[in-house]
Amino acid sequence: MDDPRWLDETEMAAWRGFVAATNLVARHLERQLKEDAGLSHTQYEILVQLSAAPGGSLRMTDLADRLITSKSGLTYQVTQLEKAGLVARRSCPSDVRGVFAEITDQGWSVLRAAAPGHVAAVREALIDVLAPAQLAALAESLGTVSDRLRAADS
Amino acid sequence: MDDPRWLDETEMAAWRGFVAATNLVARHLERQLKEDAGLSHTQYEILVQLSAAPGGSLRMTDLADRLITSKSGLTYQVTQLEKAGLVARRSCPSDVRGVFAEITDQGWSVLRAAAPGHVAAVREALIDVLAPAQLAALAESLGTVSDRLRAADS
DNA sequence: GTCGCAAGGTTCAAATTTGAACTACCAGTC
DNA sequence: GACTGGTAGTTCAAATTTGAACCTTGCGAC
Repeated sequence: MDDPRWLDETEMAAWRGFVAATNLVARHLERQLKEDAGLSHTQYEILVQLSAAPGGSLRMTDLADRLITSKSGLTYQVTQLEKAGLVARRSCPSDVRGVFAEITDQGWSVLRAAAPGHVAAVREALIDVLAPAQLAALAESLGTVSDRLRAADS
Repeated sequence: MDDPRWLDETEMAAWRGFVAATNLVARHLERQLKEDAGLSHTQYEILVQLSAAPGGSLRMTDLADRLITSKSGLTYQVTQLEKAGLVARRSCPSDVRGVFAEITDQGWSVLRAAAPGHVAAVREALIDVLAPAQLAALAESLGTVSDRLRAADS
């Protein structure tokens, strides 16, 4: 801490770009989803994760890990989605403590309706802005970053 | 919307990586700053922006633009920082409506104390994980993304 | 001049997020 | 079989965030 290695120009540019892009993209998507589908990005991600899981359901903890939010935050959002009828809770046969969140038919409908607009927004904000080579490099770099941080957390 | 161009494998990897890296890095920094300096990342960023501005002060609106948060959110955080003595509000001579936020001496102290740990965390999460070429590519790509989104917003 | 309208900040209520208890329950040990 | 530590989810209060409504005040058109 006494003699930190400050960031050089490129490093600073990468960091500034990361922070700015992060916030701008998040805001862009949040607004699009809210306006067009009435969902927050978090809620949309919950539906996506469930829809991709076998049986359309996941344990709460698994879901929290994939979403990278706190357990209590997930409890809250799943409750909201349950009230809206997009998700249902089911108890886990093998572990009484366990709870499955399962996407409902209505959840599927909402997700299918929301997906095209969401994908378009993702393209507009990130994908279509970059050349294919840039995109591949981005995927690899950010994959590395994610893997490292996930490993560090455990 | 009727026939959306879905994401191919690379595009999906880039997007998933972006979302995951975004959340993981944010969480990593948030925790480090809170633990070591008692600041949220937003508050830290406010101090950084002010410290980099001429006279250590910025108009509220300018500051909000740089931070990419809502105006009301900024009002709240500046009030918090003001209570803590790290920032002061000053009225703008040329425009009665205007308000400057200015970093105080104590704000400088806190920022100087927090910076090394923050930089170390940034290195750990993002910078030192990537090769220089990757970093340069990342900086350029994310810079492009940010510029486009900023332009689109205005 | 003054009218109309946009800009700068704040305020307010509502929604969300977080971490720290807290309740149950599983699993391995003695 | 009871004890220990750890896991799964929820609940709770506190902090934060957001958008809309709201005052003032600047400014250009007429």
